[in-house]
Amino acid sequence: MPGDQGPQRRGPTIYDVARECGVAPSTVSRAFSRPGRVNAETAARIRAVAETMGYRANPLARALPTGHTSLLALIVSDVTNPFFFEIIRGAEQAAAAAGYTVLVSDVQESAQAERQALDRVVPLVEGVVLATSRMSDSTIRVMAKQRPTVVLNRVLTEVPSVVTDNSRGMRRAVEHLGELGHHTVAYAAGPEASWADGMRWRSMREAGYELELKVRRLGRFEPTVRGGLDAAHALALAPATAVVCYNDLVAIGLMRGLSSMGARVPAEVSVVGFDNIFGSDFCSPPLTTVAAPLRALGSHAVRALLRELGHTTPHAVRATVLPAQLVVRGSTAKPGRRRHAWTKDAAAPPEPVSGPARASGSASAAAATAAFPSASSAASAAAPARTGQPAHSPPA
Amino acid sequence: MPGDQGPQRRGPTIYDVARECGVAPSTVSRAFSRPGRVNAETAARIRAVAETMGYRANPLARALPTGHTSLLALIVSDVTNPFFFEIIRGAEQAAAAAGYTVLVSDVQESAQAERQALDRVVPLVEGVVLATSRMSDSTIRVMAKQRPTVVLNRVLTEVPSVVTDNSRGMRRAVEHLGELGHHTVAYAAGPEASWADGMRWRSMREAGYELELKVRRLGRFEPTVRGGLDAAHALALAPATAVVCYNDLVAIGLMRGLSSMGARVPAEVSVVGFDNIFGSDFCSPPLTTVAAPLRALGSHAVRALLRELGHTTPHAVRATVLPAQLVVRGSTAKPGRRRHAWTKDAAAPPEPVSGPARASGSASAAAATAAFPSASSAASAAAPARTGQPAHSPPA
DNA sequence: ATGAAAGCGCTAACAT
DNA sequence: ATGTTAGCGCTTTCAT
Repeated sequence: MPGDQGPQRRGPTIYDVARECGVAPSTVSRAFSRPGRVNAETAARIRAVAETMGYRANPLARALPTGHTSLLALIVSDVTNPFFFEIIRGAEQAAAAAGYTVLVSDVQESAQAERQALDRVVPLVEGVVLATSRMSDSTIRVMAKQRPTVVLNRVLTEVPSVVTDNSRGMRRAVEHLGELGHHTVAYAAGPEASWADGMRWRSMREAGYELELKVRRLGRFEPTVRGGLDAAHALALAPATAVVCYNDLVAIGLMRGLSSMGARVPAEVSVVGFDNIFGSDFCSPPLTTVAAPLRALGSHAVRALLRELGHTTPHAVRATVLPAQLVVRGSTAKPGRRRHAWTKDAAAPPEPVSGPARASGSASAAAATAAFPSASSAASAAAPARTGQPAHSPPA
Repeated sequence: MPGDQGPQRRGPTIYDVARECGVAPSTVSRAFSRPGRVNAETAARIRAVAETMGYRANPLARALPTGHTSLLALIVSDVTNPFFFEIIRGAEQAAAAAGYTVLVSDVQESAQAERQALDRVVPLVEGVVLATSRMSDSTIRVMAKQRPTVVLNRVLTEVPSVVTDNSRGMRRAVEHLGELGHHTVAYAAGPEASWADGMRWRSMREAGYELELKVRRLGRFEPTVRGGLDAAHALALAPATAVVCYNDLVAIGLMRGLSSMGARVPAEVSVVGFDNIFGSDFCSPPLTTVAAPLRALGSHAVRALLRELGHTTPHAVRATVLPAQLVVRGSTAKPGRRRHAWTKDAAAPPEPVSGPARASGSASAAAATAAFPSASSAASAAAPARTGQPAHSPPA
């Protein structure tokens, strides 16, 4: 029966308050949702009575006719990944400031579980922020048709986005390594589906070209500590004095792998991470990393979304680019002498790694040499860019 | 106007599907929410038509008459605290398995912001899991009156709870330290409002008494890395060869503080944490810690909550106690010789720390000596206890 | 097994 | 400024 208690403890409604006040229910409604459209005194009286009766507006009932749930969804690929912590925090803050609540939804598992989680959450919210690296562009576009959408860390035509300035960040990292005296730097790549990975690798090639450093790619590893461990093995096969990693998790795993193989960081290998996640400052050694403006990423994303909700008319889709910052800690240093023990390239003779290095030509299959001109020149976005076209055009 | 588009893109309703199928709307409704109460064939036809029309039930409309939102709230004191990561994950898993979605809500800031966040979330959900250490017991009881509630990491009469077996965990930690040869162990205390802190300190005193180790309390520190840094200074004033920390964050901070003061961990000081959060394995040295069953904590909490929702009749309130496990890593070792440089007790002469230690009597005000009998004997919960009365009676 | 109709609590025309 | 009334999309009696 409709009138049952249900799991929801039902309290007084506007009807109860109205009766108590001797006014019409609509007046009570207005007293709350449209103050000013009702006599100041009656409004005050209504509020007082409502207060003593313990009246609370039912958000469900309020949302049904209007579609205004005051809910936003933040879809992440893994709540457990520290990369998202500050993003979530930033998003919640911006949302709360606007009277919205964010529904954080985790869609890791299968594509099917993803679909299910989305189906459950999306109908409830007014808009969604997508922060899941491995979701396909087309799935994202489909989503964007159903609800106002903003995508994080990826640039898409048609869907507004908020991204870190990977290009400048990478540039800083490579400069730093160059200044320390490294001549060849490796990139421990992340998932192919990751837009950020593409940007980072590409930016690294550009930076390497301009700064005249040799650049090599290692791998494709899982974006986890585990993946970093794998990267350590790949590095043993194709040594380098410095490695920039797809993200901090990989960098941390790499450092651990390296140290368990007996290679000293940063004495023998310098390691740079990406993102500056929780934990990157207390790993050992503390990680030098390209800090993403995590909190800002989250808050800008919801602000962009809120803007989107406001727009009733079509308008320009834009990408917001937020500046990254190189945080230098203990995992990078001048290239040092290598105790050759930990490398495994039995074939190639040991070669001096400091000095005008020639990249080992006989590198493993996983490593690709790439030090050639690239189509576009270095990015030039203003550092504190809050919004505007991305400094770097997305890879077609 | 009620019929506008709103922010919500409205799709086909049961009325549309009904018309298309030549049946009544109520039949369509039944076809979905009460399969079996409708002819198998018509049901199939309805589903098919609905599918092609892209019909999706509106959860708001569904929830309004029934109060069944399929939403649960998980209130945490700080989404950013790694302690909650796996808890959230566990909760989401258990919820999803039951067709529920969890709304994670962060209520850090002010008590006022807390109230606001709660007001926004609670009316939407069918039940709530409270995982916020610093919320008062009375606030919790008030909450429990409004919605079915389960509280995490704290035992309350009247409200069902899920907790870690702090007692056994602490016991293991102290045993471990004792076996290594430590004679006096310090406890770096956490917030006074924390139920877990009370349990841990109390359990430590009991364990110390039974195992004949001296036990001292340091502090009350913020439950953060920052607090651990403070603990390092406190420890310099009142040295000990081993310290168990309120949680991993404090332990990590302590290790950092210690090492920046020139004290070696574990050579000079052994450090034990609590919880086994993300990061505790890659800090330096890797942290020995009492691992809380984080994931299980989350999933048991929602299962308990779901059970609560099922119960329509009053029933016994119970506490579920989940076993902790000592994870021995690199931060603990036999007590070694102390290079006295880092301690700061100018007053007291240096004393040998290994050997039948007498706790330094001239300890700082922050340190309290406590090695005396305690009222209750050691806990005796079965290790894999899934549920039942807590092994240790809650502090009145 | 299915249809008709009331109602969940609120908002928003449309009156007055 | 306030009252009247019709929905929002669904569930659920109550009939048939």
